[in-house]
Amino acid sequence: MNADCKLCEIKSKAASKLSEEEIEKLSFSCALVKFRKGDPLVKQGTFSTNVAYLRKGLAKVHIAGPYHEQIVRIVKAPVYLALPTTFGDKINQYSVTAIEPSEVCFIDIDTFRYLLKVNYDFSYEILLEICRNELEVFHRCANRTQKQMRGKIADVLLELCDRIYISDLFTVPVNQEEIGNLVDSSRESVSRVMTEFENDGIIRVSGKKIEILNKKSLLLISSNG
Amino acid sequence: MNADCKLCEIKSKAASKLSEEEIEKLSFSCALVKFRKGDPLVKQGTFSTNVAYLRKGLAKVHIAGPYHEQIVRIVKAPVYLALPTTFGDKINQYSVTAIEPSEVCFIDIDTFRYLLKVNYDFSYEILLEICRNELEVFHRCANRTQKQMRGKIADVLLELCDRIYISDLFTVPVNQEEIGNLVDSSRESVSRVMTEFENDGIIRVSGKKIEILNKKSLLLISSNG
DNA sequence: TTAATTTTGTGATACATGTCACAATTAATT
DNA sequence: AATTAATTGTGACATGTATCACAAAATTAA
Repeated sequence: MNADCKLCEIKSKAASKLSEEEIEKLSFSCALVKFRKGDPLVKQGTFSTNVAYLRKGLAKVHIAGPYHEQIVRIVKAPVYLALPTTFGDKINQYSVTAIEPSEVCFIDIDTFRYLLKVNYDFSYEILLEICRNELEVFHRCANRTQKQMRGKIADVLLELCDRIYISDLFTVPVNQEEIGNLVDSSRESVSRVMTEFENDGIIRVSGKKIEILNKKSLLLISSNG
Repeated sequence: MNADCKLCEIKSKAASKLSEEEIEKLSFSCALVKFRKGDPLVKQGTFSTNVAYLRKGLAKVHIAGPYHEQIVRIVKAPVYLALPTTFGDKINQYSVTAIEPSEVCFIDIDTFRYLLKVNYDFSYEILLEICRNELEVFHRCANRTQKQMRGKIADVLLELCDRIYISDLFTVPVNQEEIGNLVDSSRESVSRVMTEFENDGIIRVSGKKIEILNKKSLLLISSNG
C-alpha cells in the first residue's frame, strides 16, 4: 500500500521541511504497513533497504548481547527507527519489535538519500535526530550500569508514566522478563522489586495495569537507589 | 594559531570531500591546539561552540554517571569529538580528556554548518561517522552489562592491542581506577584480574607496560567469561 | 469449560564483585 | 636524594542479585 504523505498528519519534523514536490517524491517510495503486538519491524542481522518511520504505536529496540537479549529502549511514535544502521552497516545491528499495534512507513533508501541531498533543512533535522538518540543511549547506559534494581525499576515506571503514556495509570506493554532485559536483571528480581513497591504503597498493581500512587517516592528511589 | 588545512595530511574522510575553496573556508575558522596528557578537550556541562576534531593523540570519552564517573570509550585520532552534542544540545553531554599528547582542531560551528549545507558528500560522511558511533555505543553497552570482569578486562586488553596500538606490546594509557570506570567495576577487581592473567601467563606486566603473550586465551575469555 | 501455556511470586542458596583496610610499590616534586 | 603523592596488590568481609525450584495466577488455545 502506498502512503499519501501529503495528507499525512503525522509527518516527522524533518519531513515537514520538505517542499510539496519533495513530499510527492516521498509518497511514491513510501509504503505504510500495519503491525500487531509482537511483530518484528526491524530484524537484527537482515539487510536494510528501507528507512523505517514508526508513525503510530510503540516498539522495543533490542539487541542480541553476548549472553542474553538486551532491550535498549522503548520508543514511541513518531520516530525514525534504525537510522544509523540503515546508513551505516546496511546490515541491521539491532531489532525493533512492536509492543503495541503499530504503523510503519518504509521509505526507499535511495529516495531518502536524494531528499537528504537536495534539502538541507531536511537532512539537518535527520542529523539532529540521530544525535539526540546517541546522547540518550549514553545516558541510558550510564544509568543501567550504575544504579541498582530499585532505582532502575523506578526509572522504568517513571518513563512509562511521563514519557510513554503521560498518565499515572497505564498498562505495562511488556512482561517482567522484558523489563529485566531492559534494566539488565533477572525476571525474578523485577518481580520482587515490584511487590516491594506495591507493599510500600508506591504503586497499585492489577494484572498488567499499574497505577503510580506516589511519584515522589519513585523519584527519590530513582536518584538515591 | 590558525591551521593550514590545505596542507594538512590528517584530514578526516569527510574533509577530503571538500573542494579547494571549501577547504580554504575551513582553514580560516579552524584553530589547532596542542594538549598534554590529562588536559580536558571537551568538558561536560560547558557550552559547545566548536566542532572538535582530534587530529593526533588519544583521548577518553567520559560521562558523569549518577554515581561514579564512567569512561564510555577510548578514542584514537583521527576522529571527530562530541559531534552529537555540538549539534544537539549545545551543552556538552560528556567530557573528553587527553590520555596522551594530542592535537585538536577546533572548527567554528557556523562554518561547519555551512559546509554541511553546501557539500552533500561532506555531510553524508559526517552522518555516517555519527551513525557508526551510535552503533558502537550500543554494542559496547551490551558488552559492559552482560560480561563479567574477566571478560571485560580481556576486551579492554584486546582493544588496546588491536585497535589502539596495533601491537602486542604497549603502555597502558590509563590507571587501573580508570580501567575500572571503563568496564564498570572497582579498581581492586581490575587489579585482581590483571594479576590473575599474569599468573596464567596470558600477559606480562612491568609497570604500565603490558605484553600480550597469549591472545587466543584472551579471545576465549572475552567470549566465554 | 477445560486444557495447555505463559507469566508471576517467593523461598533457599550460591557467587561475583564491591568495600574497607593497610602494606608495598612506583612516580612525581622539592 | 629525600619527601610526598599516586598507584597497585591483597586479604577479610558484606551484600546485591542471579539462579534454581516449584507453586500460584493469569492468559490463550482447543
